[in-house]
Formats: sequence, C-alpha cells, structure tokens
Amino acid sequence: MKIQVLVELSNKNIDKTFTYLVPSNLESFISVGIRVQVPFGNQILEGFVLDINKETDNQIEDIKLKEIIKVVDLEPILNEELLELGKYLKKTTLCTLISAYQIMLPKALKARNNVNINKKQESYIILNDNIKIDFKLNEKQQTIIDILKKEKQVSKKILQEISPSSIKTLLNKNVIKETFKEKYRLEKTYTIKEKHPLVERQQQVVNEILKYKNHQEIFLIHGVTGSGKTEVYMELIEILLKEDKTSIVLVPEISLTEQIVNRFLSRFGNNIAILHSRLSDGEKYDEYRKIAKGEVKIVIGARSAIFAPLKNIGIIIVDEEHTDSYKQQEQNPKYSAIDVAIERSKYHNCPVVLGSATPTLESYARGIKGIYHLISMTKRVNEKPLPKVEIVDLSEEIKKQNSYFSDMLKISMKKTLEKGEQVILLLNKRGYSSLSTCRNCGYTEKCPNCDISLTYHKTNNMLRCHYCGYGTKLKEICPECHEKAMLNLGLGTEKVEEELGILFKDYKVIRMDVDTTSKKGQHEKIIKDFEDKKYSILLGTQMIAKGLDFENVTLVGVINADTSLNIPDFRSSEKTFDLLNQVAGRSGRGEKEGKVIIQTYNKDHYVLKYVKTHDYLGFFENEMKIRRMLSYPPYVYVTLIKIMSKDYETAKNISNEIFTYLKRNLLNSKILGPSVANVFRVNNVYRFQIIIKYKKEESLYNVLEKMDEHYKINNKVKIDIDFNPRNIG
DNA sequence: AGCACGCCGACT
DNA sequence: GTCGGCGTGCTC
Repeated sequence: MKIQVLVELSNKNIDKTFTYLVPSNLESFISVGIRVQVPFGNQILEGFVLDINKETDNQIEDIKLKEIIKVVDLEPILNEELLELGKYLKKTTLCTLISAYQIMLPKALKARNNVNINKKQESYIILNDNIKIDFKLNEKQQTIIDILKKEKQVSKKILQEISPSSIKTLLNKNVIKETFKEKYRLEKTYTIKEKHPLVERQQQVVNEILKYKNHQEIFLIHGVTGSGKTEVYMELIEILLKEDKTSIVLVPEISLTEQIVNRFLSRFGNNIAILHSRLSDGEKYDEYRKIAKGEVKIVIGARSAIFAPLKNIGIIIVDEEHTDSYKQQEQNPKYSAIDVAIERSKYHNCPVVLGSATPTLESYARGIKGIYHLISMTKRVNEKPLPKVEIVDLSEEIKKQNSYFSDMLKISMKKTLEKGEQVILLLNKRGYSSLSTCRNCGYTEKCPNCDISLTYHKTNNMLRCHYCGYGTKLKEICPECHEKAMLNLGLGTEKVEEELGILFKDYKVIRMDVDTTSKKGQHEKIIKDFEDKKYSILLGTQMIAKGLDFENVTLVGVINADTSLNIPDFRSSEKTFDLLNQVAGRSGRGEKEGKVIIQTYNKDHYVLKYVKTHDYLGFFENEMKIRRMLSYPPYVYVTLIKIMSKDYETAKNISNEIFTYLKRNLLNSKILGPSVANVFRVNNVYRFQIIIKYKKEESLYNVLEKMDEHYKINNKVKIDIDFNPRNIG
C-alpha cells in the first residue's frame, strides 16, 4: 500500500505530499486524515495521510520509497470537511497546507513529534451485573450499595470518603467493580437559570433568521449595547438544538467575555465546549475531543474555535464581529475567522449571524448593499435610554491646573460614589508613562533593537520595549547632556491610579490591564470582586470596554480619548468610535440611569460628535465619504506586503524589486510604496511595506504566489502577505 | 526544519 | 597540505 503524507514541516519548499509504503500489518489502520510517523531525510517526523494508493504527479520509482514507522491515531484527526477547508485556507491566504491543518488543531493533535499530552483517567465504581450477596453487609457497605443503585456509577474518589475499606471488601467479593472513564480537565461551574422571555423585537429577529435555517445566508445584526443580542443567539441555538443541529459561537477573546460564556453555561450547561487561548494544553485537548466525539453540540470560543470539528452545524454566530482578533495577523495562515465561517456555512447550508453595535464599515456596507441580510435592534431591552455622553475639553482644564481629572469628571465621580454606585475609568494606554525624556536636551530613551521609545513601568522601575521586550533601568541622568533632567511624560494606568488614591482616598480602586491580568484567573477575580462591590472604581485599558455587564455602574469616564485617534491607520476613527461607544455602553445597564464623560484635546473631532449622540449611522455615512475620497476599504480591497531583513540594504533593494514586479503585473491595482513600516525596526529586523489597492484583480493570487515562490529561496529576506489586514503599519 | 555537500580562506 | 566558514539543495 502506498500513501500520500503531508509532513509537519511548514516550509514552502516541501509544501506537498510525499509517498510512503505501508507495511502490510499496518494497512488496516490507515485512513485519510490520520497521523503517521515517517522517516524524512535523516529525521523522524509526523504527518497527515492525505491520500491512499495514489501517486503524486512526479512519479518516482518504488525502489526509492521508504516505509512509514508507525500509525499514530486510531481515528482520523481531520475529517473530510476540514481537509477541504485547509485547501481553501492555502488558496486564500497563500500559506502552506500543513500550517492550515495545524492551526485547526489543539497542540496535542497537531502533527508534531515529541508532544506528550495524555488523556486523564478517573476511576468509577459500578455495581456488578448479577449480584448475589452471601454475606452480611455492614452499615457503610449498605450505604455504598444504596448510592450505586441510585446513581449507577460514582467516582471512586467520592465513595472513598465513606469508607475505603468497605470498597475494598466489596471489590474483593465481586459485588462492585471498578471501571475507568476519561476525565475531562476543564471544570465548568454554572447553575441553570430560567430563560428570560424574549421581548417583541428579539422574537422578530429570531423568526426572521429561522426563516433561513437551512440556507447559507449571512445576517448582520446591528444592535445597540443592551439590545439583547445574546438572548437572540441563545434562542436560535436552542431551537436548532431540538433539531439536533450544532452551533458555533465566536466571541472576541474569551477571557474578556467571561460574562457571556457564563450566560451560555447557565442555559446549556454541559452541552458546551469552550475553546480559547487561556486554557491549558490538556484542557484544550479534552474540549476538542468532546466536540469530535459529538458529546457536545455547542462550541463557544475565540478565533480558532471556528475550526471546531462539529458535524451538522445549524448556525454560526460571530459576536462583536468588528473585533480585530477574528483576523489572525501575527502568524500564518493570516485568515479571517469570519471568512472561514462563511466557507463552512456553504458546506453545512446554514446561516451565519454577525452581531455588533459597531459593525465594520465593510460589513455594514454589505448589509446596505444586500449582500448581508441587515437586521437592526435599536432599542435597549429594558427600554432605558442610552447613557448621556458629555465631552470635556482638556485644553481648558490645563489652564485650571487639572491634570488627569477635569472638574466635571471629579464632581460626577464624587456624586456617583457617594450614592454607592460604581465608576469605570478607561485609560487607553498601558504603563506608568509613555516616554522618558530629558527636559534639558530633549533626548528620549529608545529601544536599541527597535525603532520605538521605551515605556516606563513603575512596578519594577524599568523601561520596557513593547515590541521586543528589551528592558533597562530608569535613568535619572541624561546620557546625552549629563544633566539630571530625565522626566516621564504622558500618562498611564499606574499614574492615574496614584492620583485617584489622593482624590478619592475613601474609595477602593482596582486596576485591570495586561500587567494585572497576565496570570490565569486574575481576570475573572477582578470582575467578580468588582461585581461584588469590593471596589468602587475600575480603572483599565481597552479590555474593560468589551462585554462587561455591571448593573451598579452609572458613570464611565474616558481619561483621554485622543490616544487611539492618533494611531496612524486608516481605521483609527472607526476603532475610536467603536472603543468609545463600547465603553459608553458599560454605563447604566441596570435600573439606574448612566452617564459618560469623555475627556479630549480634540473636542471638535467628528468621531466624538457621533459618540455623543450614539449615532452609528451618522458616523458610518461620514466615514464612508472619507474612505471613498482616500480610496480605502470598503471601496477597495487592500493587501499588505511586508519585506523584512536584518540587512537594511537587502530589505530596501528587494522592496524596490517587488514594487516594480507588482506594478508590471497587477494592471488593475494601485501599488503604494515601498515605505518603511510603522515601526521601522523591530528586534534589529528592518521592515518595509507595500500596499496594494484594488477593486477587482483577477490575477492577484497568481502574481503574489509567483513572487512568494521566487523569494522563498532567499533566506536573507522574509516576505509576508496579508490579505485584508486589520492594521496597516 | 535539519543536514550533507561543496567550494573558498587562515591555520596546526 | 587541512579545518571549518556557511551558501545551496534535498528530503518519499
């Protein structure tokens, strides 16, 4: 028997299958999608079987073929649908086929030698089939048997709490027996709650989507914060579940959406598998296999959960569809989970539901055009108006000698806190202060490896580079002019926290940012503690803007709205609108009315105007005009080419070479560049970029594939292709 | 990804 | 004369 094997190495040179012989004693274990171990050069690798008894196009003599070493799995790891999906990923992102398959799988199931993650066994006790008790049972033995009669099987651990010796006796006398069952590592705690009856609008939306339940149709639900989208999702899932259909729910980053997950758990309990990056490898392995074995029908997870091996999918839901993290950008394949969702919906003939309070311009434009089925939910479920938004001009406050807190914010906070209500403060920047600059000569501390200023972190009194992790001690004396004049500019959570401690010393503040949530469980604890009112003020970065639902929060303050407006990216307005709108939505979710105060130096910026009136549509129309004028998505598509090299000249020359090549071959596109990337040097690698803009460019994939092919031999330069990038720079 | 093969410079 | 630098090419 001959098989085609795709080995674990992700390299453009070996992005194809290799033919191996299967010894006859292993033949019956072989099927497509299974992993095998093979000799490859002088190494031993794992790979996926992609085909049986067929030759590659380059026929080679059998004499040269090697035999496989062993078969790794009993069951295929990749099913037919996922094998095809991998090919789709390769075609649309120009990645290697193996990288497409690997991204779909938890670490334990990737083709990779020397990964060792085992199933966990747990011992259970059950009654033997035909018990004849020919001896007198003592009290404890009787209790054990009674329990087993009722529960059928009980974990040995629990029974041992009654009496370990009785268990031994009963085992010896063959009254009971021990069996081993797999124990799943991830423990979910939840209490099943009554479901809320749907309000009229929610019911209408459910009905509208269900009309298309066996159709491949894409819906965009534009629903304001608090309009009850989650209930709609759950209702749809429950109805489809009765028809034995499965569901995938994508959420931004699960640790940021703890509360949504809990709502799903208290509705569907054990029928849910959870997949996200904070799980341990063992937990991911267990959750994945529960899905593969059909033990759960609902999968809720972050980006890569879109590859969950569910069968008979009835609906795919993408919550907060505008979230950047649905696009993988750090690593190949640079795929969009939404595109994958749509691809899978074709296979399963099921609807895809995209939901957001602030859809991407691309999605909303498709909604208007009728490519997506647009549904609006404009009212909050509790009929409460959206919170009142106030804009404060920071330049006026400077004159009054106020630093981070304007008079209005101070007074409102005081009032809110005195009523026993809670406050959320958004500070869109991490660290204590952004820069360390000399007051005398203007020298700024920069990273020696990257083209970026260092950021001061108070906790360890260090300056850090956010790109490569380089760290150095904070200097007091300027290395340039040798004056003792080094000053920390800008602001960060820690500095604001310090000032809060002075202004509101009677109230407790909790900080939530990357630094305070890096350890497992810390995130959940902060949310729980704030929910339990152990703290009055929650101070945090971006991550507090999403999905949190605290009834007692009636004031949200944005310390400085400008930081995200100033990012050099054509989407910075869109992202700022999204962020401010999201964080505003955290206020007044309960019975009490909410308020939002946004501080800024750009009080006349159009983004703020539309945030103030909660006017997504107004923002959309205004922003579309700008995109049209500057020729940006959704009016054109963008593809970003990055050229990276340790050698400046190489990076520059090859960038120019590629530019000329693209210009010559892509006749329907606008080619911009080459320009230096936003951060020009990272970890001593120089980065150039070229932007391709096009409405329709049939030959794009072919041209880029050829380019990739050409430079793969050159290991001095790395070429990176990103279709529809979420960030440019 | 590894690793062998091969063709040039500075050494016991 | 030889050791070893890493550029190049191959792995069923």
